[in-house]
Amino acid sequence: MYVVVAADPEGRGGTLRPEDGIAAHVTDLAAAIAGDAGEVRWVWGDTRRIYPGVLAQGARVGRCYDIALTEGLLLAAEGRFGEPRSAEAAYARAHGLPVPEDREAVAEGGQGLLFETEPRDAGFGIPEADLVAEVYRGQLARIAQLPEPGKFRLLVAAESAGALIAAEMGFHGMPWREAVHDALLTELLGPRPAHGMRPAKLQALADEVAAAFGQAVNPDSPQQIVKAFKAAGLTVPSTRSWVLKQVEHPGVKPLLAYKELARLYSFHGWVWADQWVRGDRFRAEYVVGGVVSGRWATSGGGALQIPKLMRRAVVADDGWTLVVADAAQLEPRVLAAMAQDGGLARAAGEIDLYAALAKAFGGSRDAAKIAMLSAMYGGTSGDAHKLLAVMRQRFPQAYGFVEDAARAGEEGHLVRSWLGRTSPPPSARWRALVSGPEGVRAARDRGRFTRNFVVQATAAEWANTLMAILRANLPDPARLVFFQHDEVMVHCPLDQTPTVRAAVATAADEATRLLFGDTPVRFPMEAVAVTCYADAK
DNA sequence: GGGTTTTGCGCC
DNA sequence: AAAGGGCGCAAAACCC
Repeated sequence: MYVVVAADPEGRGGTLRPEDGIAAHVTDLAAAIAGDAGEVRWVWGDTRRIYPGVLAQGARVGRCYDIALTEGLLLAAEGRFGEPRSAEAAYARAHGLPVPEDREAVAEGGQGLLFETEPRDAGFGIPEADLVAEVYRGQLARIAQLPEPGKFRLLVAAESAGALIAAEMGFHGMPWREAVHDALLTELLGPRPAHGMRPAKLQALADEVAAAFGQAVNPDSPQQIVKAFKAAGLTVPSTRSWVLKQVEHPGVKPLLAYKELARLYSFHGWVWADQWVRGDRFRAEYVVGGVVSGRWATSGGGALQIPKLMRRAVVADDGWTLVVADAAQLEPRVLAAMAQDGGLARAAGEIDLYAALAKAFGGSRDAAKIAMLSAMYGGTSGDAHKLLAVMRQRFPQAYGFVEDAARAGEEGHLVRSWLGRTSPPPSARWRALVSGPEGVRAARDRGRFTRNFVVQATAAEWANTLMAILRANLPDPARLVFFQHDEVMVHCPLDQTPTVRAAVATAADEATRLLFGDTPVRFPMEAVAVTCYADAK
């Protein structure tokens, strides 16, 4: 059963409208939703706008259908990339009315989304629930016109579940011990400095750098560093750390140490914690489908870039544990399953795919790994050519699959993931460039993008599907608290550990079956239970 | 002075 | 050894 939901802009109430029923206003939307026994798929315009309020009132949704996310997928599939995707915009397009721009949800320091100041009624003279219901029906009809509607419906379901999960992760937050984080920073940098001052250890390193060069140098300034090396008779093309590592000069060591610590200080230091951590919880803002490939992005807090070192601050509550699971070698397995390459699929039936491939590449696991990565990323340097020739000969289906994607991209065509996410079309700039002197380079650049798109986007689909299944199978009060491309974290009471680990394994199997049916490719998802995230690897 | 682009590097 | 896909973010660098 589908029920269409519209939330009142200012309060707890809203409108419910069964698929073929009459709209009814309710004064307590969360209570109405909580009364669902699990058979309802809630249809609404934008999870980010409605669900945080529902969560705040203690209710939880089983399944939803997110109009805006679906509209984005549909527009791309119809070759119309980047147009507004709100329910109002979809309605306007269908009726030939002026299309309102998307109003990006306004966020404030980890406190979730603020309500919009403008009224939701975009001037169409139709109640929101009716508008949503109409757009919903229209989307179902458009989906039915696609080449593979069944797969696309799965994509929509996984994407919508992702929106629920992202909101819940933001609501519950990932365990983050403020005291541990502060102690870690103090150990590495010295005590928290006064505003505008460098931490003691950073200042000491900066002084060392200046002393080594015999002049004042701002270690944060690439320009000044290059100049300082020049004055010392050394020419460096950039100040990237791998470049500096090859330079022999007493300033290099303190400079590299400075850069490493300065990054921790500015990205995940005290100021960051002030903004994003409260009550021993890190509340990030995830953007579901924020990457064109369908990967999640973040709009604040940098949740997808937490340095390994900082994971020491991620500690389960007393009596609870963190179940951390990541998919091993996800992308090559996805390629093997999509391309239906017999040889590669056989190797992908093993736990260590690269080891299983080693024999084909002269017995070297490293060579096998470089070959696979070069095929998926479009690598050309070093041994890549030689290894790709082996790949083409031994795994022709897999090789051909990514080559086809690359060629499509070079020719300006669109490519699609397994479930039907469509790559963006080439930009006007690209079209202009590709017929000019830099055309070959522009074409190859886009080829690398589309080559990777088909693999990365399908890997994201597998991960989203896994997470949707896992969420549905978790016992209460276990919660998904973190997700990073191919890795999930569940926070649960200690006694639920075996249940949660089993749920992860089941979800991986079910996701594989839902996407690829009866494939010999295995998708190992080993779950470990740890007290501290840093101990997970 | 303010807005935009570049640099460099963290994560997958 | 340093090439190849996707991001976000802070500070510097650049530009009006």
